[in-house]
Amino acid sequence: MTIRRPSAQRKLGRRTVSELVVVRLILYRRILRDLAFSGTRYVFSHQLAALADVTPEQLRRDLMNVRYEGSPTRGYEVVVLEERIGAFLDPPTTQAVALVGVGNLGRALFAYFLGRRPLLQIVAAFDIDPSKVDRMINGCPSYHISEARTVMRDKGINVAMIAVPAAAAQSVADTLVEAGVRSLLNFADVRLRLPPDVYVEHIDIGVTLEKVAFFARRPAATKAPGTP
Amino acid sequence: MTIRRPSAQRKLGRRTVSELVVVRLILYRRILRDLAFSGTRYVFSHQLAALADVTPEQLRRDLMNVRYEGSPTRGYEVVVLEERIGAFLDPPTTQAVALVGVGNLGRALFAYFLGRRPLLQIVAAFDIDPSKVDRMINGCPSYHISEARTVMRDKGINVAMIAVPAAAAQSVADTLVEAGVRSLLNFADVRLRLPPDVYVEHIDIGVTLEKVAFFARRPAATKAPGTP
DNA sequence: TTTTGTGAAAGAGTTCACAGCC
DNA sequence: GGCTGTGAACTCTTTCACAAAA
Repeated sequence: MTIRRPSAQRKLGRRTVSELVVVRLILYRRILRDLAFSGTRYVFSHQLAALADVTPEQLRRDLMNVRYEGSPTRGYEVVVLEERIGAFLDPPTTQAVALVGVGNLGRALFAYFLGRRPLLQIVAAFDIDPSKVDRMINGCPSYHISEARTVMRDKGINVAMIAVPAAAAQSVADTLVEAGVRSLLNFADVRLRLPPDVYVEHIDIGVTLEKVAFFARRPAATKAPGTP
Repeated sequence: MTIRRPSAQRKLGRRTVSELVVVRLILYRRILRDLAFSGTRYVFSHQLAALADVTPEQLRRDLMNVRYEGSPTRGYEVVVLEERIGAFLDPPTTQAVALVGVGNLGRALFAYFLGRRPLLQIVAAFDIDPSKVDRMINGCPSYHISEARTVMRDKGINVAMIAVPAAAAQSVADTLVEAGVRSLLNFADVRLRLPPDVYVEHIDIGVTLEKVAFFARRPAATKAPGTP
C-alpha cells in the first residue's frame, strides 16, 4: 500500500531505481503489450503517458532507466520498448508464487491469475482448514501451512501472497519468512513486522476504501480547466 | 495504487493534507481501535509508530493535522486520539457505497466488509449478468448496471468500487460518473480516464504482484543493522 | 516543425535536532 | 531522565525548459 518505506530501492548495474519508477515501468509495459496486440507499431511519449495517466516528462524520465532511445520522428517502437522494459524488469526465469489462505479472496486471486502472467505462477496454496488442503485448486496443489518449509524449498518459492484473516497474518508471515520467502504481498489489514531484508507490500482494501470515501467529500480538488 | 497523482490534496479549514497523510491517519486510527479494544489506555509515539511501521517523527508530524496534543509523561490517550482522528476523517453521516461486478472479487469484497466499518456501507451491487441481478447478495440488493442512475440518486451514493473485467471497466466508470459518483476504487487493471474532479484510486493486483516479485530479486536491500 | 533526452529548478515528503515540559 | 511538537535541513520526485535530432 501507499505508505512509503525508507528507500526500498534497487541497484541495477550502477543505477538505483525507486519503487515508484518500478511500478510505472510495469504499468507502461502492460500498456505496450495491449498496444502491440492491437497492432500499433509506434507511440509518442505523450500518447503512452496519457494511457498511463502520467505526464510525458515523467514517462521519458522513467524510460531513461531502460536502455532504449526513441526517435523524434516516430516515437518509440512498441515491441522494442516492451522488450527493453522486460529486460530490465523480468526475472531470468519463471518465478514461483505461493498463496496462503484459500477463502473468498484467495479464490478471487486464483481466478485473477488464471491464464495470465506466465512469468509469475501460483504453484502452491496453503491453508489450515482441513477441507481445503491436500486438494487441487485451479490446477494448483494445496497444503497445510505446516508443510510450508518443505514445499517452499522443493519448489524454490520465494514470493508469497497472504490472504488470511488479520488475526492470523503475522504468524503466517513469520512462518513464510522462516521457510525462505523473501518478498510478500499482504492482503490482511495488519501491518506486518518482519526483518528488514524481507520486502513487504500491503494491499489494504479497508484503508484504501476509507481514503476514497474521504476524497469523495473533498471540495472540488484539482486544477480548473483554464489554469495555465 | 502507488502511482502518485498531481497533488490530490485537501484543504481542511486552512490546512492542506496530502494523500499520504490521510492514508496514515486512517491506519493509525485502526490501530488505536485495536489498542482500545485490548484495554490499552495510553500510547507513546514510538509505540504507535512501530505498530504502523512508521518513524515516530512521521507519526507526530501526521498528528499535527489533528487537534490533539499528547503529554510527555503519558503519551497519547488512546480513545481520545482515536476520536480526534475520527473527527478529522469521518463523514458527518454514513457514506453509501456501490459495488459494480459481482464475480469472484466482488463477492470477496462483500465478505470483507460484512460487519465492519459501519460508516461505510455497500448498499447496492450492480452487474450485467441476468443471473446476478434483482437478487439479494449478503443482504444487499443487486441491480442491472442500466439502473445505475436511478439507484445512485435514490440512495445518495457517491462512492463506488469497480470489480469488473478490464475490458468493461472504462465504460462502467463512465456510466457511474454520469450517474453522479465522485470517487472510485478500481480493481480492474486498466487506468481509467475520467474528468479531473473525479477521484480515482487503483488497486492493481497484477502490477503490485509484479512489483513484489521484482523486489524479491533485489540484492539484500535495506540498511545493515550496525549502521549509525 | 514536433519530438526526444536531460540539466537545473521546483515541489513534496521525511528526518534531524532541539526547545520546552513533565 | 524521556517524551512531545516543530523549525530547519535534507532527500526524493516531479516539472520546467531547452539543446539536439530528424
